[in-house]
Amino acid sequence: MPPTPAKTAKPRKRRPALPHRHPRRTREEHSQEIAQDYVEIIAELIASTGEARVIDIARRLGVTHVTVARTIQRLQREGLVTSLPYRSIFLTASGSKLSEESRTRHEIVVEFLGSLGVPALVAQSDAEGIEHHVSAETLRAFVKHLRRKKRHRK
Amino acid sequence: MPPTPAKTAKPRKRRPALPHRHPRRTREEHSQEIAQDYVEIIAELIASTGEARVIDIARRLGVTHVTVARTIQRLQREGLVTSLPYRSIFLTASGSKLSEESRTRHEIVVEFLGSLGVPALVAQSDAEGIEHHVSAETLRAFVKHLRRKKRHRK
DNA sequence: TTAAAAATGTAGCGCAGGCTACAAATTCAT
DNA sequence: ATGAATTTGTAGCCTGCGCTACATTTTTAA
Repeated sequence: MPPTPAKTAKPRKRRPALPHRHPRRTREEHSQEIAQDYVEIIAELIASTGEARVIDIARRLGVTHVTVARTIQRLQREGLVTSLPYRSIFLTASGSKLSEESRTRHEIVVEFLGSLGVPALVAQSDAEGIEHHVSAETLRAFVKHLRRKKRHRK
Repeated sequence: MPPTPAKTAKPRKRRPALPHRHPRRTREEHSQEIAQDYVEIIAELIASTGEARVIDIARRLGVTHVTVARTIQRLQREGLVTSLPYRSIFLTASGSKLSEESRTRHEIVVEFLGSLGVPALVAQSDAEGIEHHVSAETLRAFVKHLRRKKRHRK
């Protein structure tokens, strides 16, 4: 016999749906976060070592070079980077733009957390996750808070 | 002939690896975030309507019931919820615990953003993303900031 | 110059989270 | 009580991000 359901939950009674409280981040948003991480790292690598190699990105992210290679292919599809076989990776104009925006946001978040007394290492680490979820409004609020702080300190 | 690589990037010169700056959140962390969202929503639904149905969760998240059903299966595997065919969903002890922790963290983040002057709706929405990336340290800093604010207001 | 080492590429697998389409069960209203 | 509406389940597809294993290319060092 098919497993008799009941036994635990009472039969249902429909209730009116509640309003959406979660305008959930979609799968695309998630890959967008990853894209931002990549272009940020690529920009950093170019600035600090002169070039962005797959292996270096992989080491930064703690993933294998295979994962990086495939993601780079995607970013190339999306017009954020260019790459040629066995050569280093470059940012396109839009990739560069994105990397700068991300970097700025990242720095603001780090500085903001620091201003709250969060230890530098923690601030750095938390910012990695938080920066992708800070709206323009909230970012403005962070900046305002930082300015307030600085004014007081003078 | 195979596409001649060069032409853009100069041949490489190895550089010493930089320190990991990104202790990247892994795939597991991502599904953990989703798990938290689910148990939070399930707790809310039970509290407000008396039961948590797949369809209601789906509406909240803006995904199809199929996605929810499959995720519920995973959460069941992980011991966070129980469910029987065609019945509503329940939290296990550990699911309940997780939901309360998430709820608390969520509320702190919302209140904190509010205290910075972020409009309620934006605070609510940003908190959804941010809450999963706030370490215990940073959360404490938020609480401290809130207490400071409240003291001043008196 | 040539062999070893390092980096990159490619094939192929697993899992999670999306989906549509369709079947089955449950609830609701007549 | 029975038929329609709603909800749930299942099959099967896609994509993204992990991985290992192995082939190829490039760099480095003897």
